[in-house]
Amino acid sequence: MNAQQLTKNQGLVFDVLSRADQPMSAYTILDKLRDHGFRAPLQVYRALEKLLEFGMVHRLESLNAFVACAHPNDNCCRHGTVAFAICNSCGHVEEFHDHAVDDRLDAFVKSKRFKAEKTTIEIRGLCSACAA
Amino acid sequence: MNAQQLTKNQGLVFDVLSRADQPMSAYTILDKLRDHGFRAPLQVYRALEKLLEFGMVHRLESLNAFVACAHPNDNCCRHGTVAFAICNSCGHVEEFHDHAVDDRLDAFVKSKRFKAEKTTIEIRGLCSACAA
DNA sequence: CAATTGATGTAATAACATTACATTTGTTAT
DNA sequence: ATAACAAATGTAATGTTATTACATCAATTG
Repeated sequence: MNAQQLTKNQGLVFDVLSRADQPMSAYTILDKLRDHGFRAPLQVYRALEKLLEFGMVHRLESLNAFVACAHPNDNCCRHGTVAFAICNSCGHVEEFHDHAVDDRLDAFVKSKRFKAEKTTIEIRGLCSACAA
Repeated sequence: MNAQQLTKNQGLVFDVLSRADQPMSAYTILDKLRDHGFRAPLQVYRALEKLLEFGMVHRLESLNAFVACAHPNDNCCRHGTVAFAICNSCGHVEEFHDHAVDDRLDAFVKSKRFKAEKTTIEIRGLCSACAA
């Protein structure tokens, strides 16, 4: 159920993100793809839009940047909220899932009759290497 | 321990945010304050920076916008993570705190020896009124 | 093969945020 | 009071992120 068939631009953008060891902004991706014919931001944003839809890429709201999903083969990605620990120093991102957190937030929104569509959880700080 | 003494610009920005029934972008705030002599974005950003520091205002990362703290008199604001339920339709924001969620995220980052500095939790969706 | 749909290319512009530098105001020490 | 310092402000320019508008191209289908 994985291995989405990607178009040329989607494939290029996904490759760049997969190889990166840090989140990348749309414009950084654009620069990396100039050699492959990319000329305008929209080419990147359109590919990202689809990749986000496919669950292959995540957007980090606190960074205005994007990362390839760390668990692309894990269905969990699609059934729970994704949370991120983001190092402010080296940019390393740890992606995780916690159903207890999900349940707790769920309980809250249900109590408010709020209909959740998308949840963002991002922890900014220092990774073990950088904090040492 | 509340009632921070604000400067003129800080006070103006805080007033605008307090009266608003929705999050506001820095540029929207700027427009509201033209009559009071505001001319440049930096005047707003500088005031916001201090207000964020004082815990009187929150930044919504998924919206690039700002809201006055809903619980200014509650010390809880300063000792736990603030979470938001944001209506995509009417813009209403529900601010809440949940120590169980905090503890759970804490446990995760501790297990990774990650040193958390700031945590963002934002639930986008539809409020009870708009979902009906 | 016409019609539709999805993807792409390109330019322009909008929206959000920061850097740099000059000036003013407020506070503290003497 | 005033010198010295720190904090806040004013202004312009620029940098960064994201979208709108419009034209073209490619794949699919009736």
